[in-house]
Amino acid sequence: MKHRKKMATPLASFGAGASLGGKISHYQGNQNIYKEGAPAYTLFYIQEGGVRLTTKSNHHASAVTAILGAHDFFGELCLAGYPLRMSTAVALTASSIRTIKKAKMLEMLRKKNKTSNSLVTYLLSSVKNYRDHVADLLTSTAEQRLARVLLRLAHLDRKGPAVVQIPLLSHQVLAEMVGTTRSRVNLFMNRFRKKKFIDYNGSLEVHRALRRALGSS
Amino acid sequence: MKHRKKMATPLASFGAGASLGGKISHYQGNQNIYKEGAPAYTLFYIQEGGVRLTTKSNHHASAVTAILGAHDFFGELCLAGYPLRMSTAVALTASSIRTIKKAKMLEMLRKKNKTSNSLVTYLLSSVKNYRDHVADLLTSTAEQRLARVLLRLAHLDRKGPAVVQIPLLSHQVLAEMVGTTRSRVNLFMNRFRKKKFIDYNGSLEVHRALRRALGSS
DNA sequence: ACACACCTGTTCACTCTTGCACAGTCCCAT
DNA sequence: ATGGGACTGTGCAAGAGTGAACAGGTGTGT
Repeated sequence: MKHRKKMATPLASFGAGASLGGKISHYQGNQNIYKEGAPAYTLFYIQEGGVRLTTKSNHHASAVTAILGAHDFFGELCLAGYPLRMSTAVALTASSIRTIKKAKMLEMLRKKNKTSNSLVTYLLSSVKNYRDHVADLLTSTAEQRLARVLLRLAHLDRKGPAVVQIPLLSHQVLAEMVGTTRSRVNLFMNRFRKKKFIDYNGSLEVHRALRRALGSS
Repeated sequence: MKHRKKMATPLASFGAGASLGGKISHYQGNQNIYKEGAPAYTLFYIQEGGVRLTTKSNHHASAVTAILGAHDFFGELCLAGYPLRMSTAVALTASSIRTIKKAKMLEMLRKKNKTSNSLVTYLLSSVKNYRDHVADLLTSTAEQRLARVLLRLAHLDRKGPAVVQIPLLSHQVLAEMVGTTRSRVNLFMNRFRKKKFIDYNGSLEVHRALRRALGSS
């Protein structure tokens, strides 16, 4: 891990995102940011907090397609010419989110090479994350996937070292993130609680021990 | 669909990919292109043909994380500084694939804005595809997912209008694409065959009717 | 206080899925 | 031609998941 500079990360990143311009808005947990089907003239950059994206499937079911945290973009698809939102964005917790106009962003991409490179970097790591997610969905059980989702949520709020608080998420929403049913989520949550992987009355604490639900089973 | 020019697709695309430079190599069906863990100094652009990417999960299971066709990139993650291949790439059919050196690509990204914009466009649509894929995995049954994979494979070779040939893929590999077991794949394949959604002796023909396995069920 | 909506906890019958096992087929190399 | 290897076709018992139901908790608004 020494000599990091020699590793020469090929492309830059956005750091705190101040170079992006745009206004910062504040959202509360569970507050809607945009809805699937709405016209899309802007994209967003998360300064602080977390966001989930959900997509309505053709049927009555909906799925959570992303769990995003600080320094992530969302709504970026409008840059590629999609005129409408492809998913619904909801704040996970209290969040500060930068809103950037699509036209301005396109202008920046044409002018500044730095911005463009940073976006490429972000998108590449985003693609990697999605691949990992897909691999996970294809090979893990629902219980393992739930454990991963909880750990993911815990990371977003990494303040305490071992324990993190998560309120606000109903079992129903967790089920949509994991790809199973509410009763299954309930079963696993209680199982985790019995094993002391999580603690759980009112608001949720995720312990490091939850990682054990992945490796060995 | 008229007045396409007014729609102003915000960023360009690579078209035939000739501007990318690099040499074109030819691969046969099932031929290995690179393996997970190998050092990564190059990325690839598919001129013609198809490729699948598979990732070894922590356990004994492996998963197919992408099914790619003409005008897709792969191995791009090295641009973001990953020194090793994150997945294994295997040709699906006879394919012509352009190999581009990472250093050259980075240079192009710094110099030419057009290249950079095209890559951004590609990555954005790639992200959209992954989101759709994730939504699909979270909400569809194994049978529907298999139908989608077969249709996807058929599209890659779109030559005949209604019918497409696919050889070369064992039920085991299909199972890794779909996220289920071989015996399940076998069951569904035979079910599809009975319903005349596919035809199937030696090499495989996918009919349009297979789409019915998705909508209504 | 009341109805109402929303959440958790729990149960249950039914269905889907897994992981195995074994037989049959084809092709290849010895 | 014979055996090995890789593939398909099939069956089956054990396990996992689904969808629906119902009870109890908490809060909100009237």
